[in-house]
Amino acid sequence: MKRTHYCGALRAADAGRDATVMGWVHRRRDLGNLLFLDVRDRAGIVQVVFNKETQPEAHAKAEQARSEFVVAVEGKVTKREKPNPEIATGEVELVAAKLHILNNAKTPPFPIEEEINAAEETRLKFRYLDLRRPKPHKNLALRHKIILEIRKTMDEMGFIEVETPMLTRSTPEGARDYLVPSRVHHGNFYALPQSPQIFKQILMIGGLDRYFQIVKCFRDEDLRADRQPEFTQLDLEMSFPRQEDIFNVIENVMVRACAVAGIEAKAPFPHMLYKDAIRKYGSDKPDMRFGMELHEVTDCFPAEAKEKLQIGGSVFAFAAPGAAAYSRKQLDELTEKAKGLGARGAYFVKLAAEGTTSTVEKLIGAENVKKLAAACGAKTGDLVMAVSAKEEIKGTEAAALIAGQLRLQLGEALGVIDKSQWKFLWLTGFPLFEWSETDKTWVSAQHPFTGIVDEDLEKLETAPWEVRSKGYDLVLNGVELGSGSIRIHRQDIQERLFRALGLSEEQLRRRFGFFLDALTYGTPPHGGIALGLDRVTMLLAGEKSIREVIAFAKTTAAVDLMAESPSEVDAAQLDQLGIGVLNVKEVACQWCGGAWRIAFEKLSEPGHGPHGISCPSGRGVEHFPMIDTSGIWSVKHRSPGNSDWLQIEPRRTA
RNA sequence: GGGGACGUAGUUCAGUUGGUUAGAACGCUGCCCUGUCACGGCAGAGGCCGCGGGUUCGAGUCCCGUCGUCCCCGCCA
Repeated sequence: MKRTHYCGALRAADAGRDATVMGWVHRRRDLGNLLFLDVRDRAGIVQVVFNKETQPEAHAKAEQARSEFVVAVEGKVTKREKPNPEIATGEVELVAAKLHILNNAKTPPFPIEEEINAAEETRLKFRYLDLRRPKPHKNLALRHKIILEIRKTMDEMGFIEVETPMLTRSTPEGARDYLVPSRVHHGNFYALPQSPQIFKQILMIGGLDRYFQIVKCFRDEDLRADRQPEFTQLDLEMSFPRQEDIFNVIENVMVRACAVAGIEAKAPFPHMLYKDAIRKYGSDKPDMRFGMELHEVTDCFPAEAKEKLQIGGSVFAFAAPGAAAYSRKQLDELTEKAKGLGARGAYFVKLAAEGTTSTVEKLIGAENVKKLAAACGAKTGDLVMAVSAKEEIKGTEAAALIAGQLRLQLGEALGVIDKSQWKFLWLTGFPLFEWSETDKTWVSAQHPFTGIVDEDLEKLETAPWEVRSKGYDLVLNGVELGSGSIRIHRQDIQERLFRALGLSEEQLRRRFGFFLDALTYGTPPHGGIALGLDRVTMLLAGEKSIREVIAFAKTTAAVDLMAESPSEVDAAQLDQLGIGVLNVKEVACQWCGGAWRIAFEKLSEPGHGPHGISCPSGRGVEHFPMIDTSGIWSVKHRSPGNSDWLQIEPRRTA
């Protein structure tokens, strides 16, 4: 039996032909002696009619068919007397001669329909059923077309796709690595690549001149709607480039990728300096589809007002068009939101038709209220929202960043974002370093191979915060699509940078020795960029989450609900790798409140644990981590003169 | 790690100030039906109210904890 047509492909022109279609039973309408099956495949749905009088055998089988049964139908394509304009095959139907039930199916947990409102949890668990819907098909097909077009475009521009290792070495900076234990070298680990960064630079040293790769990258960080632990990049690198050469390549790629999705994008894309993006939009990925630009209004707040309001840094404001009618409750919600984002406070000016009012008029005076509104270009009917920061953190515009998030939220709520726009933007002029509060040191703002603006080189050791990088980001509609840079190609400068980052000679040799060596053998100037293709596809598909354009996505807890990964593995597998799993538990002491992080090798060994630790409360008690037969964790105490064990309930600690 | 929302039938949801036997729609099962196309009609099955404690004479409802999903902050060179 050979399939002759896709269900969804039958048209009036096929009328009179014999056809064999194969697919899933989408719906059954049983009228007694007349029975209809809608049969569905990738291409669409066709109605099949079974008549008990003319084809009793086929009809009898069709009575057995249920939703999602897999069937083959042999029959004649027939023009309908009453066409159904709702479906593409509506002018015809297949008059069944024979029905083969190829497979049964359990009743699906949710209907396989165009519009679904099943919980995402259920959809992910039964992804194979979710994938039968037209929308996921469409998204995956679009993804395929985009990637195909990108490969074509890159090839036409002389780029060569080269594969780089998935089992590579851990690089200490950046995101957490996914580690893969080595069976041959116990205690040693490969890391899955966060990006092929060093390899692609080495390909340039290898004279490849123009490299690209559509490649999976892995980062073990918390997930978001636009972040998965494994994601796909268009990674590229070129030798002897000017910045605009790389921009041209990406603009070419993006214009053609957009065209595939039926979207017209115009190159060249506009440029913006990082510091302008922060000050005007409060973001390093500004959404240019709407205005509501930020303005610094710090000088509208006199010293005494600042003191009273406990404003430690700058104040940024923007005008929300048509929001003057916002209620007290809505303003309170906005204030709470601002505080939740780390603001000291939020202040409002309402430009209502009947007059201008402000929540801070008494504190800053009518003149300053006017000045504030004017600075934002507010018109009658607008609401001006100003946000202050608690304190100014070195070199950052904390208030601007908070205002930027509120700008986005209000812009969305007020419906002023033109969703038909496709606003690409190049961001340049990034600082090379940023201050890490956690590490109390300067760290690379991008990655440590990012080129340094030539005239800033001398400040590398003296004024690192002033050094600008040769990095750039591509932003579309407020989403960061990718980032790249002209790289450092001189070994001496690369080494100076590593030192400025605080790496010792020994660390440097151990981690990057091979790369520094490679740099000494005639490295051409080179640079590149990587684009997140999941995000590109998400935007071009009009989706709000990259999970919608990834066939098998993970939840925010990095779990694959269908495959049930991650999972435990057999002890034998661990043995081969020389790995044991420690059960680590944190328990608190009721005397000192201290949190003890305790590792047991096996949960099944009651009473097994490290030796007692004396309690820092000075009460002379000792902590004994214990585990009982039912696997309950506790810390037990023994104090002098008290032979009884005191059990402490485990509790969560900060 | 922190904040927020949600968790009740296979699915999507409702469930009053805590009060008898927890409802609806769709789906599912059986029967009837020859032009339906979200077919229709009749009958029926289906519930650890996420899980564990607590308060109470009594908990889907209140409290505490926990697990899961989603969104955000941190994090993501």
